[in-house]
Amino acid sequence: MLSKKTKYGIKALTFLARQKDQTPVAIADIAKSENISLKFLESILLLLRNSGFLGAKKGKGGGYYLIKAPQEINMAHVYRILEGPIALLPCASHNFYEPCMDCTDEATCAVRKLMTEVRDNTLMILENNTLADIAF
Amino acid sequence: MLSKKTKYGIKALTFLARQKDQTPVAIADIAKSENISLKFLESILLLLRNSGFLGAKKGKGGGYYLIKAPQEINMAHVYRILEGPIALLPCASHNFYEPCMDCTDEATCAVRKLMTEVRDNTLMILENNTLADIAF
DNA sequence: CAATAATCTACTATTCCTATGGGGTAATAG
DNA sequence: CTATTACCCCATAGGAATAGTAGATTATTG
Repeated sequence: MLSKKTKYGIKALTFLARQKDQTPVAIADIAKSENISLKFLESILLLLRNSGFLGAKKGKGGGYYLIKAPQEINMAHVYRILEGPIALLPCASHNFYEPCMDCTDEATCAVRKLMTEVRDNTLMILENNTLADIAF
Repeated sequence: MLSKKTKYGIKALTFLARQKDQTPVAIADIAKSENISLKFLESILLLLRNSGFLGAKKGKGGGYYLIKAPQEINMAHVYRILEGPIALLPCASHNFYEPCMDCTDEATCAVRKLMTEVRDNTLMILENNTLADIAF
């Protein structure tokens, strides 16, 4: 199951992508429009900014804005930042690989076999979708 | 991320599928071979039995055994019993559907759009895999 | 410069779920 | 009858997710 963090993060990105111009939008405006806890959203947007997706402007008239065009924002990248690994098992992950402690032989592990297949497919979908694809 | 419950459950099913004959196998034997906490595995096997995947026999020489042939066991079915919804969001699930409290319009929700696509694909993979496919 | 609006940072509380273990009961085989 | 094994109920440690509180910092506006 997707965490609310990821859900809210994608919703916020979508909201920003749908803006007419790319002038900063205050956190409070996004939170109100998307029904998200203000302080929770605050930390999420900060993460997205530190990850290079958003720019921020302080003071009056400030807020967050997209740095790149929605067509340039890869959802697999977003997912990894917000949610973490795409794979359902550490041993089936590329970017977050970890061996299982209980597994004696990775090569014959049926769970790993199945989850690797799921992972490959999910990754393909996320990589083929940009923010523009899902926002419009 | 997959819970250990699901991981262990599938491992146990695989172990049973790989047995030469279908005589009962004691929980302790499975737990030892797959490095699973005995008591935890106990509850998982009980669930799989109550869900119609396994049969059980008490007393000396007792244990668990597959009721159906591995070719007949659908991994999507197994996944739903052990892990729950296949969809990453309740609003993108068929069998466990629930609307989002924060969402004003499901039709234009970008997160739902993306997660529905992921769900459809994952479901297809799980449904096209039987226990026999991953065990052998 | 002063006031204001907004982001940033850190700490805390709570709730929920996962994973595991203890101990006892019921059935079955020899 | 006895040993073995599944079955059942309950307790709990630990961690993650979610959200709130308090305040510092920075930039803009007048």
